Amino acid sequence: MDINKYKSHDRILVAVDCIIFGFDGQQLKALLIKRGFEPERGKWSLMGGFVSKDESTDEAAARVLHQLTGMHNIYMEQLHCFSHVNRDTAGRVISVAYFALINIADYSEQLQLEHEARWFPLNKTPELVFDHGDMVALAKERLRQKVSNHPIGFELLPEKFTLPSLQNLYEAIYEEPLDKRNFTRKILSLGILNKLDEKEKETSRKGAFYYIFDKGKYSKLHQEGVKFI
Amino acid sequence: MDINKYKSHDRILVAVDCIIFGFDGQQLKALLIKRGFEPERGKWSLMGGFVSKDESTDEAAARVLHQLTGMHNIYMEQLHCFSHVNRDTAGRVISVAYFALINIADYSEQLQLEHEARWFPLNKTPELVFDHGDMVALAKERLRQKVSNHPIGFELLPEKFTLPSLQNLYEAIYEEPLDKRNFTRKILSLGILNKLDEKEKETSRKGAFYYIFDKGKYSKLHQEGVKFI
DNA sequence: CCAAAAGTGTTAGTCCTACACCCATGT
DNA sequence: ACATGGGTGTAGGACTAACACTTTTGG
Repeated sequence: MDINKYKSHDRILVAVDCIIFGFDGQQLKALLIKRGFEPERGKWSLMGGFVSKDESTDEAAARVLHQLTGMHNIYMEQLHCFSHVNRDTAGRVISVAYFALINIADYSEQLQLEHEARWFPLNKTPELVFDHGDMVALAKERLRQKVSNHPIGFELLPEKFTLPSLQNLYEAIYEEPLDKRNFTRKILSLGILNKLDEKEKETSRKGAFYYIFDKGKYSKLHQEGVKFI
Repeated sequence: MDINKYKSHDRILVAVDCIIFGFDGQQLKALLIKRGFEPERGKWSLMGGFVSKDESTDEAAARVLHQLTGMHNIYMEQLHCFSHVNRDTAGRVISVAYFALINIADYSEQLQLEHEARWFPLNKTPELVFDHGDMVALAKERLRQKVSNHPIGFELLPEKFTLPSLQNLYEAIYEEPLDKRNFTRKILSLGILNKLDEKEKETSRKGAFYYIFDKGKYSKLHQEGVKFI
């Protein structure tokens, strides 16, 4: 390594910030934390961290996600690099935003307390520090777009889920109601779901059948993409 | 500004690299330069530059594009942040890649010589330094995706263009032939083109009518997006 | 027996795709 | 007159969108 070649150039602090989406069966939510350090201590913020010189931004984002959730192998995607000169009031920091999808039920209450984290419905997010509000808005848009061509919605659900809950998820993402019959037909026609014999009976008297997805076909569509919903 | 708050963290060199697309009427091309400095001097590379502490990455990319082309207000979009620890052999550099669309005819021969730049057909690009090959591949994919929902293809064409040349462009981007009648019908149905009385007679005896696009409707679709081709 | 959510088909309209011939012109 | 690329319409199939009633079961 010969960093001397570049030594006349500015070196800049680089951070990652994570928009963590979750779904509680009804609403799409984002996990936010109360900032524990200056500047802007005590304000709501995305979970983030600085990128060290021996890790990539992907690695930094995975590290930050692990810190906050205790989970590994979280579905995560780079969103955008935010770099306006004065975006951070305490100095020049470039931030690479990532969005992540987790099953809200897997998220540890324990860590939630430690980090003073809270799930906010996406239409009721508090004011956020810096440009984090822009990040959330962009992530929402990107999720909508992504979900229409790739079956990543399942990342937000538990292993076993019902068709009505899957439909609720899509309605929450698109922020518009979908037709139950059309939805069911389209999803099932993709052939990535396996019906179980078991019913979920919490939310209705009749009960709704559980489904799981077929790993093989799922991951194929995952890569290739299809017109989804 | 109180940078002290963050002083214990690593500061990193940040660069931008630009994938500059052009279209010569037949082929989709990328503008590449012979690297004029170490490391990897003399190898083919994307045009890039370091981000200084008082500019955003967008500003840096626009600056770099201007340096190479002499043009202002180039259509440009952030692609992805590339950050693998060893991506640059001479030190830790994070690079934010941008793709840009220009009308190849506007590009100054003069600057081409100064920078030892050359247009390469996209399927015949030479080996590139570092991860620039990945950047080009990703940009190609992103262009294809973007162009299917947004009328940005026109950025690659001169003000007056013919329907056959527009079709050639789309065929070059998608790397597959399109049906002439279906293409014409779909494009014209968007109502963003105005037919001129004038014909282009270089490429055929009969001559093809020139079109220009209707700024108003064009920019509306530009923002909103539509199913395009 | 009633309330509440689950499950299930059909039809009309729209959009997409495939396909072939005549036209205008320069040589 | 002919070679070259430009311009134009139609029909079948696929997909989408709109729509309402029956089933199950806990209380």
